[in-house]
Amino acid sequence: MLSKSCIYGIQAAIYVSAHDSQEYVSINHIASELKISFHFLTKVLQQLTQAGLMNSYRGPKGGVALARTAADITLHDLIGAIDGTSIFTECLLGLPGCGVAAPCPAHEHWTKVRVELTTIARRVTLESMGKKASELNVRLAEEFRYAQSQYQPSKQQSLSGQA
Amino acid sequence: MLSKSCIYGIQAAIYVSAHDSQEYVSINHIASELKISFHFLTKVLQQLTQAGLMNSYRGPKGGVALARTAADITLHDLIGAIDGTSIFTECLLGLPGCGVAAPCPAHEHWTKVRVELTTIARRVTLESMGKKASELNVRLAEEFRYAQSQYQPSKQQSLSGQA
DNA sequence: ATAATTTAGGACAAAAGAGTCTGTAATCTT
DNA sequence: AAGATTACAGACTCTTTTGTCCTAAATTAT
Repeated sequence: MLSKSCIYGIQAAIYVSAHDSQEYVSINHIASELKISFHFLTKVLQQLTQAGLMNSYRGPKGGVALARTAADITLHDLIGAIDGTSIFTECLLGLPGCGVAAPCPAHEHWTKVRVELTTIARRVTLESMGKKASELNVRLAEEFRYAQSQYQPSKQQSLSGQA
Repeated sequence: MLSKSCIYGIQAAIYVSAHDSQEYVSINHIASELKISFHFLTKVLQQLTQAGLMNSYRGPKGGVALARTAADITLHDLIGAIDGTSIFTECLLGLPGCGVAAPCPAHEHWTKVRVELTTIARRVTLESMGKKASELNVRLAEEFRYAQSQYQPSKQQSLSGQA
């Protein structure tokens, strides 16, 4: 359904959105917390920064941060930035140009699923997922739960002087 | 979304269902008509026969045929036999055991999509897709349209004496 | 300035998916 | 019985995805 890269990217984005938006979160921290390969996650998050969904900063106290508010970044944005938008547009049988003019046998049925998928992906934001993640005892990754996390966001650091 | 194997399997199944159910269709014929690699399609169709969705027969006049009526084989059956059922059951983030007890942040949203997907996959049959394929000028594969097909099912052959 | 930290970027390795090829077994035709 | 046809099965190659590693560039801390 979604690639590993995409899943990692979504998990990381939720994790970042649940942190103090005034500070950068280091990729190393995210990776170890979510049990994802650091180097691999690095490349995934580069895709998100290159897509303009995140900002990154090098050096000590560096890391990544959301480029917009969590309410303004949707699942659709994240999936589109990593896996591309074909999942929202392609036909079931993968035929190029499948549409009303030249439909495949499953066209009309599949359209329903695709519309539902697209609608929900556009409606679900990092904020809504982040809320679920912190309100409930919800799992972000295989072993990681917010309620079990030892990580405490330290609020004394800020982005001041870093631009 | 779906693997190439799965897409080929669905296309081939639709093609077979549109033929005389009294005769076997050779894989070589399907492959060349649908522009799919013969050897690759062979393996895919083996999966369908091993799953009990098709019968196969060796030798001259051999090939594959639907094991049940076209109305009795669903998209869900085909996808399940080739790609497995994980697409109908897995959570968005791929977390094992994601459910009401231990939901992931996207759980409830994703459930809607999954239910819609499963419902439609169960409702769409080879018969309904086959009808669409023959009634309309519909595309089964990249270049293949039923209206353009030169293939004429010859009805003089039967399965008699072949079991 | 120097050292430490952290992202960026490329090269490379491993695993999985997709596709090819060769031979074997079953079945029909002659 | 011999030969042709067709599905079955395994080995092999190519490509994409996934994952690892190393170096460079940017930034902060000392």
